[in-house]
Amino acid sequence: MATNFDNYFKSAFTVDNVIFGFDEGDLKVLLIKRGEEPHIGEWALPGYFVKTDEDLDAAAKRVLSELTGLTNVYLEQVHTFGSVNRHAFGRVITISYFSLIKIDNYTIQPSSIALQAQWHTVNGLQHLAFDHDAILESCLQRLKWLVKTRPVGFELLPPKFTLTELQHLYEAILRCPLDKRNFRKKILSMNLLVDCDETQEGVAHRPAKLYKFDRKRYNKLVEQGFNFELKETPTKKKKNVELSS
Amino acid sequence: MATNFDNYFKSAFTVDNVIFGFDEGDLKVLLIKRGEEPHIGEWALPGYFVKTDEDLDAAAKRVLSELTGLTNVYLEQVHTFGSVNRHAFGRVITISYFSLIKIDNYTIQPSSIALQAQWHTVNGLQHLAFDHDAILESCLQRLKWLVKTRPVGFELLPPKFTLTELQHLYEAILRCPLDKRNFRKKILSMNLLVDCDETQEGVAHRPAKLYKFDRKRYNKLVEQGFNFELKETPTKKKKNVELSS
DNA sequence: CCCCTTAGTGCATTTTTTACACTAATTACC
DNA sequence: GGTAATTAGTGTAAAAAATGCACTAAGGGG
Repeated sequence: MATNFDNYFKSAFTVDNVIFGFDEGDLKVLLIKRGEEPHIGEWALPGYFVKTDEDLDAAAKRVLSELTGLTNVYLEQVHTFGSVNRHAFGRVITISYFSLIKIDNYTIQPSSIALQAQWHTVNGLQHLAFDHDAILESCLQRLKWLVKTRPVGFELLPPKFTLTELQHLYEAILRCPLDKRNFRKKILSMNLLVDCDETQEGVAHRPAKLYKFDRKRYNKLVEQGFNFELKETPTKKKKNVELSS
Repeated sequence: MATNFDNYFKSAFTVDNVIFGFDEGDLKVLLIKRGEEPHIGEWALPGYFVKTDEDLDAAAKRVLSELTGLTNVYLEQVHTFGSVNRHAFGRVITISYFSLIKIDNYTIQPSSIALQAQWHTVNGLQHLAFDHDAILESCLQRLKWLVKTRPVGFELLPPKFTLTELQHLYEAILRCPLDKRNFRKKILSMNLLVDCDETQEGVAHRPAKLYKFDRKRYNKLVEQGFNFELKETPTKKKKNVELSS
């Protein structure tokens, strides 16, 4: 078969980045209002064409850093979407990534392609451009799985946080209430948190202790076969989820 | 920014398919000896360019069916590999898929691109063409996760199978021994298997009962919130894994 | 000083997991 | 036809984990 391979080299690919943040008890996603055709003026995931001499991960990092100025964040490939007609300009497939960032850490710098960039609460979002609804949904599923399997929740919180904040984060991502005592028991039993010996300030109630995630300790435990694990337990009355080591 | 988008439309993409099978207690993968440049004559994963008017999943199905004649099999996208220099002909990214097939169900028809197609035991495999070592490895990880989370093991077994066969399948994929009694107890307690009221024939020992996977029942249970789940339990002496509902 | 709000803690019960060894059924071989 | 070889099939007790649940503690605000 003497195929003319040149016929195949007429496609393009983009990366689209689902950037998650957590604020005021809500899971948020960073969206842009597109400043370029196609879908100009519509809300969409931040993304752009991958350059010819650019690795995929690098492209995702570039999109993220142009928008947020952040470079050292959790970033992971999720899925590739490639329906024939998903892009008006030709055959364009997109590789989706999701990243987790600490929401007060950055200032958005809407890049050239964006008229505007803004955090949106994930819950009850409007329709997005392209097939970005599906992309977002798949990243949400991945996040849900990931927080049950790896200690990534901390990426969304400030370096020092309270157990209640952590619990609310899990509740927002897993979309179900957790029992306070059991949650604390489980998470503390993993020995991944360090007590900072500090307490919250400026709250009109008993201040909570602050904790840090101990990544070194986590890495050491993983070497020893430790497995961060959260188990979904369908409880009779309330829908519930618990951590399981 | 008045970008000339045409610059981006000079790439190609392929699909590569990690086809798993199970035979004689071993996990196998179907490889081809390439009949085309680049990497002609080397062992590689079956894959090909995605046509301009072809969806990604369709391309993966095509590659699979050209090679095996099978169409109705478990097929799932895994990861996209896109290092700049991974292909000698230009910028070519590849979307990897993995599929699970019943190994005696097919006859291989090495397609045009393949000089030869052959099952290889996954364990202790030689180096493969392109970045296919990494692709295979990521699919192995995915498979390992999947069998713990979904009842996909049955895709690799004949329609009627014994519990011991099923256990050996799990042991091969998870790479650890399982306790016979506990395995049986757990798997039977899920109520996903139907006793065929038949036994093995032609074996030189007590024949085992044959079971079928009851997909309808599984679908019904899932609707009711059932969660197929297998839990990795680091046991003291032997490395062990157990099922957990 | 009292009220409001959220932090923080323990235990008893149930469920799940684990570890473990013998009998049963069939074929092969003598 | 008997016996050896091989794999199938089964139960239980102990340990560990998960669950459900309600009160006291600490600080700020008025």
